[in-house]
Amino acid sequence: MTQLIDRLRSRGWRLTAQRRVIAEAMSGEHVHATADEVLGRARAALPEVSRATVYSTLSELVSLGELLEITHADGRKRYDPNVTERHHHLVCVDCGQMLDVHADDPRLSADQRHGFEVLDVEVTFRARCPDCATDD
Amino acid sequence: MTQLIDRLRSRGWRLTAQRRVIAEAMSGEHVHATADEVLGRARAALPEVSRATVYSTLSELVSLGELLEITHADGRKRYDPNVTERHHHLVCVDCGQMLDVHADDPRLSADQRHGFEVLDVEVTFRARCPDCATDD
DNA sequence: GTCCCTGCAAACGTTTTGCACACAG
DNA sequence: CTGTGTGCAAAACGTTTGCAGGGAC
Repeated sequence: MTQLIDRLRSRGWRLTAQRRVIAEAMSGEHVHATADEVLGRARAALPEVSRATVYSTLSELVSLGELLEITHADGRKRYDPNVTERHHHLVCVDCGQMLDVHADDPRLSADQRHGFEVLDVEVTFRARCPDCATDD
Repeated sequence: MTQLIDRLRSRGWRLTAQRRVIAEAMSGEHVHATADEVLGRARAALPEVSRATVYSTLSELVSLGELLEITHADGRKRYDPNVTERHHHLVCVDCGQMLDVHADDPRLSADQRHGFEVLDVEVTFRARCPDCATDD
């Protein structure tokens, strides 16, 4: 929301109408939009937004640490504005609905680490949501 | 290896030269090949293998439960022949090297589950491998 | 006024598809 | 023989890039 905009402005981010509606499209809980969905939401607020701008703005926000990029089996990237709380994802294999879940991150023991320096963990619970479980 | 071929034949799988070399390209520990890498390995053994056949064979093996499909940030699908042991992945963010790690899968408590039926868990540890840590 | 963001369209890499032909069963 | 796997090429899909023009600071 506005917090994000303010934070970006104070970091010297050049604020344009397009960037503002793109940032606004990414606010809220349990938002995990694809680039195309962001484009749709941004254009609903401001028709003159191009696909290229959405892509460049999203990847810049990822570089700035304001968005997380998550990639799952469908091959499309999704963007998650929740960068402050460490969390995992619960995704329905039928409808694709995705929720954030707050769980302790699994740790690797020294011998499981194979000498790697672990930076972070991406955990996805593949599941079936209540709606999809009933209408099979 | 041969086990996979035998298993497929006994399940009524039509065995062709192309399918055999593709299945053979997927055997071993810590194999996480992309479709293109599989094509290269298959063609090393049998030049008359087409890209389309590799893709259709790989996705059929995934449907049969003989391969796991894993997708990470680079957007390319990778295929993992280790379907018998529950495991996670340790991937180097610099060179892309990927190792299997055997860890207990994290469980979700009832209130974290949001009514979803959890089918399986995909865990990826983003890390830096020893080689990439030294030559920075 | 300067620099960087923007839109358009074309290029890109990966995956999928349509269609004859070939071959395993 | 029959059904299905195969190769080729083209299309589909999400994403990236090049470039001229425009707007934020």
